[in-house]
Amino acid sequence: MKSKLNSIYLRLHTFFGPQYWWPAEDTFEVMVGAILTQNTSWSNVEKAISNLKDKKALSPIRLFKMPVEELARLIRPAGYYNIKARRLKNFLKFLFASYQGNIRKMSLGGIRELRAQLLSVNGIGPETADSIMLYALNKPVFVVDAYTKRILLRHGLAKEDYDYAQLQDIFMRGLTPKVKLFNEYHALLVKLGKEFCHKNKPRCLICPLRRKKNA
DNA sequence: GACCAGGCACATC
DNA sequence: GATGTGCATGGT
Repeated sequence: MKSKLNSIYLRLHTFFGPQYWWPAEDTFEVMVGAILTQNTSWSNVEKAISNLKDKKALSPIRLFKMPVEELARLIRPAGYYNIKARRLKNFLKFLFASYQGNIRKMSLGGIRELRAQLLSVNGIGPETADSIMLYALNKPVFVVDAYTKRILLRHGLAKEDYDYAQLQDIFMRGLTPKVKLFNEYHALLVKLGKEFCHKNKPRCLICPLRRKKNA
């Protein structure tokens, strides 16, 4: 398993080159983006982030103080804007309650503790929590997303019924836990998915092969 | 116009 | 505990 994971990584890295994720200017922007991108294309998230920047609102204290209705209006292009505005507010309440809004203070925490805290916030699930852990807080936690699962299935490394934790374990057990490696690996899987996945259509090179009924 | 995107919570059985 | 559903915009 280990050598297979490593060889996939090397081939992706050779083909696409380093991705240098997360696409954001600072740590807080990563956190906001992680929530906004839930089941949403990144191009839509960029518009929402851009709105927040135009309003000079992209800081913990600004978003913490902003009325939820105004926040929802600004992030509208990201879709699910009402629920995401509440989710951002939930996260900010946690950030101020536990760390006085200080992200650096937050980043001093241990992996297990931080992950549990993030998961306790309503609106932050495993992928969002792990994206924040890895890309904002620089903790060696592997991020699993829809593309990751498709690619593992296609290569026979996972089964259809595997849940998030099982998929994550494949990487956490099979790779040396380095932040830079986990960072690039997940980014490369997403890059591969974006470029070559065609949603179960016959020409798709990513989705698991489907057995033909009469073959 | 249908289908999808870097999920998650909640209702219902 | 599994399965279904709401949330919503913008691109293909």
